[in-house]
Amino acid sequence: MIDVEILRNAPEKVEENLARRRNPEYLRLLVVARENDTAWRAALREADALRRRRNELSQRIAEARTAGRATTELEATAKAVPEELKRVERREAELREARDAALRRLPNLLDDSVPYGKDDSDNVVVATWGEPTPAEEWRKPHGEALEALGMVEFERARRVSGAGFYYLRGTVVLLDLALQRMALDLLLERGFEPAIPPFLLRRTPYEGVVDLADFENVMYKIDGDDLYLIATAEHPLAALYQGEILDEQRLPIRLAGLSACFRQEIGGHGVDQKGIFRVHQFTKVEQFVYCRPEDSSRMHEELRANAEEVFRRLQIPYRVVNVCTGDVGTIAAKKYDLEAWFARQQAYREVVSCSNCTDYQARRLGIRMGKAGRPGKVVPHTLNSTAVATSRAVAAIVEQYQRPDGSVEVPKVLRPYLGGLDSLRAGASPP
RNA sequence: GCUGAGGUAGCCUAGUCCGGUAAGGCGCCAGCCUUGAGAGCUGGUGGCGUUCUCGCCUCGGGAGUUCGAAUCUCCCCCUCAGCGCCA
Repeated sequence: MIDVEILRNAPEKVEENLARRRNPEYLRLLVVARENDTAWRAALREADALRRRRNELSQRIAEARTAGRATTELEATAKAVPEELKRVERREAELREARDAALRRLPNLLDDSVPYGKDDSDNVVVATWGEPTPAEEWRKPHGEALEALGMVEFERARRVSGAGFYYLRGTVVLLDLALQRMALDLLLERGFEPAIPPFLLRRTPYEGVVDLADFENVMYKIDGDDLYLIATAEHPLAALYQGEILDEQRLPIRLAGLSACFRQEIGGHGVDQKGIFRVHQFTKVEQFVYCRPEDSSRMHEELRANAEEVFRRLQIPYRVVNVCTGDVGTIAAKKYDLEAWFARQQAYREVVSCSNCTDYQARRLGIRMGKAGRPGKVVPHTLNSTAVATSRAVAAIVEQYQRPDGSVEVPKVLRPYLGGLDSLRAGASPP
């Protein structure tokens, strides 16, 4: 949620910023929010004046009673106040709700460095690492390669859970765990605290962290309970301090979340995305940071550097893009995607999303920073970034490290986590 | 799931039966004192609106009764404890 103060003090800046998103609806919402805010403030003043009058009158009645004087006349005067107050209060509440509803639907303000564009084809490459591996006849798509090794089951999973689910079997499970542990160890080296969050969240905290449309398109709801399966550890980690005041001295708070992630993600199942690239359930190690507003740009680069380091250690070529205005989404002020090279597809594909959400999530969640019981509190910034989503990382590894005989070499950095195992082979039982 | 007890400011607690406009402690901030620290003493402490230093709000949330609600009535939410079930 955007700070209403900015709307009041610099509406032209907000308008300019929103205009970059090329969605006239946002400009309309901005007008609605501003108009309702102005009207609300007038209504509030009116209601305050009435309450003042009511308080004064009842005070006088109380005093008269104590003094033993008659109060009938005073009471008659006082009786008129609550009726009018009720009317004004109703209007005040309506205006405030209208303002907040508009405000909640407005996206975050974009950072100046976000490139202008209509969709992901306009994202700007800001870094590349490694040489894209050349195409080879024998290279199979990762899903097929894993099936041939007997390490993934799609058909049986479809039968019991539906399309988009899978069983991992055999050594690839250990590879998956190795990726989690490797990413976690990297983050521990860099001062993160590991965290396993709840995998289900109530609606109220959830509304603080995602775009409202996500409830329809992305999240699974538990029937009969006010609970949603988390789409990423980012969500419970952001909600962790809901309604709290963070001690400034303790910032930044760096968390390394480990969780299963569940996504409905209606549509978008192209040929390239067969296998385990786009699925309803996967495991992810997530970086999450709470920091002071002035530190968030620097933290954003730090998170990006950590994510890059994961793929450097895996020796998988990648590039980083600065996600453009049309693709950045409503929550982030700025977003980098890290796209790994998929050797069979001969294409860079998204494996990491690294966002600076500034104060947008924290304000919605009622998180502030400063001294408890002291004035002058401000809203901290939150950031999140994938460290590794194992499904996509496994997919990238299988495409990159595949050999002509169908076996898959284990990246050197992961071997210590696999008892020294150097390749995935058909029929090879786990060590 | 059943039964019971609770939800008061950053935290802890009083007030609730019997309606009169949130008391106290801790913490924190400032000042005094001190070589310094601590202790002690004094004052302060949240949010919104105003910029007229004044008003309003804040007792889990909402509705109602009333001139007036933390307090009475109704609805809802959440937490804890015991029991039950359980990896």
